[in-house]
Amino acid sequence: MKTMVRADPEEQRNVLLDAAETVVVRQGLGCLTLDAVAAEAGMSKGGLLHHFPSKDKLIEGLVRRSAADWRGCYTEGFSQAEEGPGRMVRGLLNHCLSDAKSWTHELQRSSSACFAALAQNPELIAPMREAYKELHDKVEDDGLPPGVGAAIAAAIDGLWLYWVLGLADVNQDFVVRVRAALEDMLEKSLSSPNRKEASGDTSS
Amino acid sequence: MKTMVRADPEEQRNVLLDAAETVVVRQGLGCLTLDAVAAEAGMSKGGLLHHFPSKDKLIEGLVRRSAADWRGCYTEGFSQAEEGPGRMVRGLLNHCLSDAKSWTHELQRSSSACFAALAQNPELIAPMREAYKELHDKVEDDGLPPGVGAAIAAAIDGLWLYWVLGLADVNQDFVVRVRAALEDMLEKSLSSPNRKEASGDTSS
DNA sequence: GTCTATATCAAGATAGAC
DNA sequence: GTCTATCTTGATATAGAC
Repeated sequence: MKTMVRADPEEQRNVLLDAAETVVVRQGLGCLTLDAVAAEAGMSKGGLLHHFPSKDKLIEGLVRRSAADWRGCYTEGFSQAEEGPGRMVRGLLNHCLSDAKSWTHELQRSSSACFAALAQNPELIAPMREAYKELHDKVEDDGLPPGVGAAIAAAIDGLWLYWVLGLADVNQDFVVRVRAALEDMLEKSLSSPNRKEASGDTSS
Repeated sequence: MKTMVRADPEEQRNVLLDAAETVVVRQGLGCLTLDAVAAEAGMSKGGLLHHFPSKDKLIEGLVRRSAADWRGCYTEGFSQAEEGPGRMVRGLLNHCLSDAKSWTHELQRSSSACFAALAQNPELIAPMREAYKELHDKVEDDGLPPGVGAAIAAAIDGLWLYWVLGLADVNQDFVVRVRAALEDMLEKSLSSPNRKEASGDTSS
């Protein structure tokens, strides 16, 4: 009973990162202090600073985990989508704009990292930039006319922005309508090749 | 020579708001302190606090001005666009995705307000929410099939997000490609009515 | 590895002179 | 209306006990 159940140090880091996200979602970015995070995790500030020796390191951890999650998200979407042109974009639409599964408070948590980094030290966003670079490379190489994939990806992130800033009422109907319009756009860009193709095979 | 040239108090407020935006753009959100803003404006902290009695008020002013600018932006875009279905969306595309005119550092300044509000007090975003509500109402009532207008607006704001967070290389070619794809989407949604119409007259 | 106690400092805000 | 000086608080980070 000496070491309790807190075996894995990596697990403790995740608990603390969860606590940080919870603080941001519930109390706002301005309340993301070491005290608040420690309290939320049921730990002292000293304990927190053992795992993350500075606030910069804490937020770096937040961004790294969030970027990894995002990469996992669109990678899974890609693998679940049928082969053919527009696979990455179709994976995004299926996985990010599925009804009600996403757009929960889970999504709002993921916004904590980038905004916390923006407030603390903009350079800490770097891991998220890398994740997006990979995504946009996949979208560019998706066998779609130029701009179509990027437009759809941007629209999805625009919805995300609306949601986290409350700039629009992103309810389920709204998401469904936008998704239908984007899928229509994708479909037409494939069927009516009145624009030059980018790369990949579109004749299948 | 007693009153100097500082005649208009409203003008001084704008000078201070400019200074605040400059601080954010140049030094980051974390450096948006009353000291920094006062220094940037060439004024003392006491002087600053005479015009904006608290940091909340300062950021409220930032958001209000930014929301008014944004409203002016899309309103001007609307008035310059030709009549007919999709006028608001066409106005947005012309005015927000015009080559090189926008997407300058001027755009990055406008991002300061919302993010500063997010870090200080999320409720301060309210004026921007109102501006967006008006815009989205206009987009909904634009005579387009459901979802199309919202998708295009979201894509534009997604690009904005990419730009201010550095999540993509939003260069001129990129903007031109995305704009072309969105205009293609708009055009096809008008010409091939395989989806039910929303509202407004599309038969002109 | 986690705790308490504390040092250090910066930032928001006030008071009052000019 | 603008300044200087000061108060107060709260946040990061350190030191060292357990």
